[in-house]
Amino acid sequence: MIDIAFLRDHREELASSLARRGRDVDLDSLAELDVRRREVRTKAEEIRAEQNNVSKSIPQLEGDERAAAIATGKALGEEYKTLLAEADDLDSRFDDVWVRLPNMTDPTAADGVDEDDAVEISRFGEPPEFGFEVKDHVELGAALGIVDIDRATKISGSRFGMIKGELALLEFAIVRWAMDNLSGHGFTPVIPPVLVREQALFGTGFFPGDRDQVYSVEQDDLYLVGTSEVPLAAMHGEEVFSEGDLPLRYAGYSTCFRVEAGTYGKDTRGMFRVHQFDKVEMFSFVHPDLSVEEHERLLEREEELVRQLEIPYRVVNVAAGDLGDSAAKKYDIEAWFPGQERYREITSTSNTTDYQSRRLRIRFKDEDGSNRFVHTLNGTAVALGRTLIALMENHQDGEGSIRIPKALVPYAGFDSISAR
RNA sequence: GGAGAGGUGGCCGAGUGGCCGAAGGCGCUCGCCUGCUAAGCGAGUAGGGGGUUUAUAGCUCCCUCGAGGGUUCAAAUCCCUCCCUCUCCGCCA
Repeated sequence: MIDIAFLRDHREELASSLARRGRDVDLDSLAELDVRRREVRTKAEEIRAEQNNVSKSIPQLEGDERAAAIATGKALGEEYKTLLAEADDLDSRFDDVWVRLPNMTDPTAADGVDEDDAVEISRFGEPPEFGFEVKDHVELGAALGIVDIDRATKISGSRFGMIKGELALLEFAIVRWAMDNLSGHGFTPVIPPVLVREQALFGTGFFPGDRDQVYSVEQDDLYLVGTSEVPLAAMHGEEVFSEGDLPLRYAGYSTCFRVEAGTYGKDTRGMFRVHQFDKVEMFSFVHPDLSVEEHERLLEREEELVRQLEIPYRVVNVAAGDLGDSAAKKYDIEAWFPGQERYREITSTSNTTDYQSRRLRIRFKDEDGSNRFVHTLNGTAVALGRTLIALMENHQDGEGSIRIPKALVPYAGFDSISAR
């Protein structure tokens, strides 16, 4: 949710922000509705004030005067109720639109509307030259007995994978390695709940817009999160920090559940796009003046991790129209996937400015003593499914074995995965 | 799954129809006092929305005692619905 001041005082800025995202919103009639709702509410409040005055005088009155005052109060009460209902109705009509508007777009976000418009800003490493026929993770995994797509499909349907043996151990190694790295940089490790209330999803901006991407557990009115960003952000809902508490940085580990509606026929092979995967996610709460800097810092953390995995990648500045609703700006890291012969997203970091904090009411008291919304940011440290795939495919040898990057060897306890 | 208790300001906690946005305490802020610290004394200290204002400050109005609705001239207080939290028993990794 964005600051309503943009509609009232900076409408041009809001209009161009929406235009850059390819969103068409009738701001003039929205502004008109905003004026009208305030007029009606002001009127209602005036009547209410009058009624309050009458009510206050009643205990001192007697006889006819008292009876007359009661009658006046009653009439004012009726009038107030009518006006209030009208004001509430106008409010909810306004809010329905307002809550769905995406965050203000950062001026430095790339132009364009879709994935292809992302602008590459840096590159690390080169796609490896293999002197043999490259296998993708499905073939490698099946041959080594460490990925079983068929049996996962048997028990759960399409878009599920099963990670076994040394690859499962490698996942735990990566999680621990990432957590060690991040705690060294001031991130507090967290294992949050993955089932959350509706409010947490609304507050982080996934609801109402992306409702169809979220699994729900009807029995208890809970929802399975698609990322630990949701519990990490929402855990400080309604809180007011003192300035010295900031920044707050967390590294959340969780399983992530995604419906992947509307992706039929896309990335159907293997476990590149699945309904369930594990992820270590960074999340920061910062002073509004420092979020741009923090965003760069999260990107640095992501890059360092991918570099240590010895995987070639590039960083892109995501196009305005391809940002999620809550992000003002987003960087994706795209790793080289030899099996697909192209760069694909493995991490993503967003500056969501005050979009989530306004919805979740997460504030801090600044030096003047006034409460202000913090800025929130998130970034993938490691998304296990895709990271494992990238690792397998980039570090394969001609024999079908997989080399473990140096940084992980102490955590994994082995330096390659080979056929027995 | 069964039974019970409860949601009031940053925290604790009083408050069963008007003088209550709310006693008292703690915490915090400022000042005084004091070799230092502590103690003591005094004052201040909830949030949101609207109006006024270039904007702040100030002034002013409205709302908020979990949420929504109802009764009443008037609700923290009475009634209804919902949400949330806690305790005990059962079951359970």
